[in-house]
Amino acid sequence: MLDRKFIVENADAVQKNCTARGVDVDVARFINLYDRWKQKQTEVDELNRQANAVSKTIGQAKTPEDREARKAEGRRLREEGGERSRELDALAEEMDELHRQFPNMTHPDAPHGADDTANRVLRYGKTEPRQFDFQPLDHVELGERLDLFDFEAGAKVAGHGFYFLKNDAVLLDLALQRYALDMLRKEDFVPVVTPDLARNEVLHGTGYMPRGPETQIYSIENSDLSLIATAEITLGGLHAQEILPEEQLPLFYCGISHCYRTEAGAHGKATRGLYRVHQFTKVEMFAFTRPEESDTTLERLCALECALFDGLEVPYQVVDTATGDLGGPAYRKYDLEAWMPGRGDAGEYGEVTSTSNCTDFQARRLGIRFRPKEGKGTQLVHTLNGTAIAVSRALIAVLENGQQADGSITIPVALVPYFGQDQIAPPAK
RNA sequence: GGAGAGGUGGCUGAGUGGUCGAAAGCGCCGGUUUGCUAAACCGGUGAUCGGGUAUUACCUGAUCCGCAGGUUCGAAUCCUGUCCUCUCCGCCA
Repeated sequence: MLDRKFIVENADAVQKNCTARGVDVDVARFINLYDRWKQKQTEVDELNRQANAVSKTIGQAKTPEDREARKAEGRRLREEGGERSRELDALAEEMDELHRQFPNMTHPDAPHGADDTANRVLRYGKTEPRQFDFQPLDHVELGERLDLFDFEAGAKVAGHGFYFLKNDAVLLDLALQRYALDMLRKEDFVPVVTPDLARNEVLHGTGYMPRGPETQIYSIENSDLSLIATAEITLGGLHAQEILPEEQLPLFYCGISHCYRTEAGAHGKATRGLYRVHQFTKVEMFAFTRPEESDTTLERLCALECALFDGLEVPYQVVDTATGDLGGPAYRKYDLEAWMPGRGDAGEYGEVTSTSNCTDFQARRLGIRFRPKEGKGTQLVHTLNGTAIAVSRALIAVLENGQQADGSITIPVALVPYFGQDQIAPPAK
């Protein structure tokens, strides 16, 4: 959420920003609502003030008649105030609904453009895409030959988009998690396993919409809980409604959770196999920082993602996300796209991680503040999130890039200690 | 799942209808004392939303004692619902 006053005082900049992000919000209407809300607030305050004043004099009434008269006056003022107050609530609700639609402001260096075709490539990973002297397979086919997945059983049990991991894929899944966790522990991230469900209130706070036609979220019937789409949700909620001591900042967490996404309306070749699934496991980074630290923290999270994928010997490119493709909460977002030799006709880049600086956009609704040593009052923290390892997609990258002519998979050196062996043996003939 | 207890400021913890935004302690900030540090002593110290005067300050109103309602002229205090925490019992991986 943006600050109300900020919107009112920077109407032009906010409107421009909405346009750049492809979000249709009427700033003028918001300002109008805000002015009317303020006016109504003043009316309610004044009626309450009068009623409070009357209440205080009741003890001083000299006669029973006088006392009753004052009580009646007080009752009248309270009723009037109650009515104004309901009008105030109605205005607040209307204003809030509009308020929620505003996206975050945007970093001035983010590329300008309507969609991902305007994304700007910033740099490439250490590993170059391999020249294969055979036709590389995609992970689905590799998995079939090596008996790593069972998509049919997944569909039978839970429907399309679900899967079983089998055999070495299970070990790889766990190895990838542990690999990421160990690297982040060395960087002083606090490791946590988060709940896989969260209250809808927490989802809203982090900018996710549990209900609605385009929702990505599975909600639990007869409750106000939803399955989380990412541990960003639970990690953001971890410190909700808290005032953190400044000396604790910045706080870094890495959280492991399952992630559930409805992926409504997404089908086709680009989403074959593990690429777009309803459930996967993810190690997520999350940071709470002072405002002045968030820009450099984003660079740090991105650098860690790069280090993780350099370690996996996976070729990738880092992309600076265009304004129209940022989503609501992000002020700036970097995606890491891994080279997947089996994807498309001759290999394609596919998104494997994403890191965002959400500035105070999430913190405002989640109520996460700190008390600055200098100056008075409290200030909102900045929040950032970044994927360390989304297992399903990392699995694709590791399998497809590590495949050999004999059908075996070479395991990246950094992963061997966690996986337990340096290859997945070729299929028995 | 059953029974009980409880949710109060940055923290601990008093407070059962008005003078309570809330005792006390801790912490924090300022000051006195001090060779330095500490101790001791004195003073200050909540959040949110408005309004006013105003060169970063002051004055003023409203709201807030888990959350949402209700009773009342008036609620931290009484009532209802709800969420959460703790203890005990049951069940269970």
